[in-house]
Amino acid sequence: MPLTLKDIAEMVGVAESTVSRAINGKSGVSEETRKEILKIARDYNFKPNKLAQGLAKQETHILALLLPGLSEGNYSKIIENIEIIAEKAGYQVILCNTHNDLEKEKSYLNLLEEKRVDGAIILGGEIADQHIVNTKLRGYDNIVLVNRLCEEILIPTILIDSKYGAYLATKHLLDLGYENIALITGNSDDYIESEKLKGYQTALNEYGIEFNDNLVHETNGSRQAGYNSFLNLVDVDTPPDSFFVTSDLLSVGLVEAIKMGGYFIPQDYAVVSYGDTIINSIISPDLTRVVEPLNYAGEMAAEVLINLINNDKAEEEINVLKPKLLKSESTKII
Amino acid sequence: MPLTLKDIAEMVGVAESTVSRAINGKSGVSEETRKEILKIARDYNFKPNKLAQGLAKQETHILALLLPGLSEGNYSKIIENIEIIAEKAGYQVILCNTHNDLEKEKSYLNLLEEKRVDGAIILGGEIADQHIVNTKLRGYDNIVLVNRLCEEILIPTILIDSKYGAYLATKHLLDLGYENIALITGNSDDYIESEKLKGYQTALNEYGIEFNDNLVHETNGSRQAGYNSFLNLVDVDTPPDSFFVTSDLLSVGLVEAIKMGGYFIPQDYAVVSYGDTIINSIISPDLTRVVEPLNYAGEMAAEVLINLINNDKAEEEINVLKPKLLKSESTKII
DNA sequence: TTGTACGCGTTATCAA
DNA sequence: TTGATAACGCGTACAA
Repeated sequence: MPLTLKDIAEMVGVAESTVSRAINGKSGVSEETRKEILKIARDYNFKPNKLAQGLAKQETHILALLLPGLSEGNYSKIIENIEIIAEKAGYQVILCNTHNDLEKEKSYLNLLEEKRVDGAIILGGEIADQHIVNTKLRGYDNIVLVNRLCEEILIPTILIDSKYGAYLATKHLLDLGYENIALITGNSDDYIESEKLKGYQTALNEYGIEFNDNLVHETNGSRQAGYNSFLNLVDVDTPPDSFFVTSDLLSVGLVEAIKMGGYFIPQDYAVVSYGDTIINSIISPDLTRVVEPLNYAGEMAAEVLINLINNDKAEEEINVLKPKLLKSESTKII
Repeated sequence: MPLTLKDIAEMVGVAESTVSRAINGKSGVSEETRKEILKIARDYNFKPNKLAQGLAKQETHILALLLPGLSEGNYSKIIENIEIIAEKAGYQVILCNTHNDLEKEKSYLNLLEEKRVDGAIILGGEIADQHIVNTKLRGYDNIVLVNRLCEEILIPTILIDSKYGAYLATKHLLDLGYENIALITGNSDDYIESEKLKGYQTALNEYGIEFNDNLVHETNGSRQAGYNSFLNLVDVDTPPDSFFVTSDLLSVGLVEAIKMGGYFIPQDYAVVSYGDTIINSIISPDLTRVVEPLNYAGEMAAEVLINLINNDKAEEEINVLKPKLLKSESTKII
């Protein structure tokens, strides 16, 4: 139904190749015929078939974006920026929700081998990575990892240094003079969460304050867990004077519990949260928190991948991005 | 580098067409040769080139998903479910973030004409739709609209009836005996918001309660606006006894203001919110709210589109999905 | 400047 | 059951 190069060629009375050259702005066509061709192309709304183009040029200009899920994670900023950069460079992004299922991840990686996409960005997810290694070993190495580490082989990677983020948060509280800083974290099996614990410890060490296991509360990350944490933590020998909470939902619960107990933030307890989600921003008082350069991470991922595709040379670098501390009311000394 | 049908054909010593038949499980191949071919295909990890397949079969098995943005809207559930259904049916989903830019939307629709995608789902966005009409008129009619209305031409559409949702909320309050129900909405230029106002009025009408303009507060939808609304609304001649709030952020602010004033929910004021976001679920007390069938809307969109593609017949239906009322603590009579 | 001819990898038709 | 051959729509090297 739609027009093809051939159709236009017939209408103008030239060869297909001439039409192709004219439309692609390549040299070797007289201004006259070019004009004529472009006019017809425009009039009839000609659109080159990308499939055929891809087949001929051996490229699809499509990227695969593998991620464990949309709702749960706070990936929207990363995704959005990947898409922006990709679009600017003329690439489309295919959404590949793995639901944290390794088999799905494997099957999505097939998109690479089926030549359906030019490259893939893998966002988070489990650590198992044999299939990634295999894919790459078979010669499909336009792969970039974000917030995920491949241990067996060197793959361009973008990491956000959550250990450093936790360090910043803890240091901030220490600088303000707090000494009994409670840590409320999510599941310690989670790599990211365990990194945050390390950052917390590093800061304590630096200030010569002994690590107190009783001040660390590992939870399932829910709001209720945050609430309960407060009740449990204030009931120990050395009650905390401040809190570092590693996620927004936990903070909601904690703040609620503190208020419910009749205490004030930061007068009675200082609180530092983690993450730049909408949730953190609606808690009252406005929380001091660690914010991650998610936008930048997304941009970078897309740029690195597109570079990889175009230069065909693997710049096997691990890029570590640093979070920042956003100081606000919950740690302000009044 | 990767294997092609031709390669396998040479290795086995048969024609390409035979290999193709064998691999696609089509009849016309002896069990013997089929086995041989499949073995080699597996051993060498053969993956058919989807580009070539698409070119030959005139289909890409890719859908375009146009949306105004990821972070802002509450679209993740819809998106996630579109992807799930699409994947099950063997389709991939391309993410097309229009950033509410009509030009971008237009250019993304080109994906259809470039034969790069088999169909498109358009999620929300502005109402201007001339380009959609044009695209469809040119014969590319595998288009489905979600939460967006095209007035000039009939296109398969999935709508969530927010007017009905608002009606439910208001009716619930009326049933509980409240008579001075304040309405806090977002911008009335927004189609959805204006629909909610209508639903509110319909319920009042039904219960013979006169519409009082002073009880309606139009805002910019921010948390601060929700907070201010309370301060303004309690200061009128006939102060409200309850609130219907059309968005989560507004509810956060409102609830905050109510508590700050020393009042209790629902003892002093009943509150009904709108939406099933994480935000609504972390407000304390747990809010009675209108929840929309977002998951279902996503599934339906994908199903309708894939049907459209396969049957090539436009089932020109407008599907209207009804929200439900989730009753909770903020309207409980204690 | 223009046209011819072939390749990209697959599917499908028609003979053999 | 097989194989040759022509599409699918475009890019490109080479020749004219």
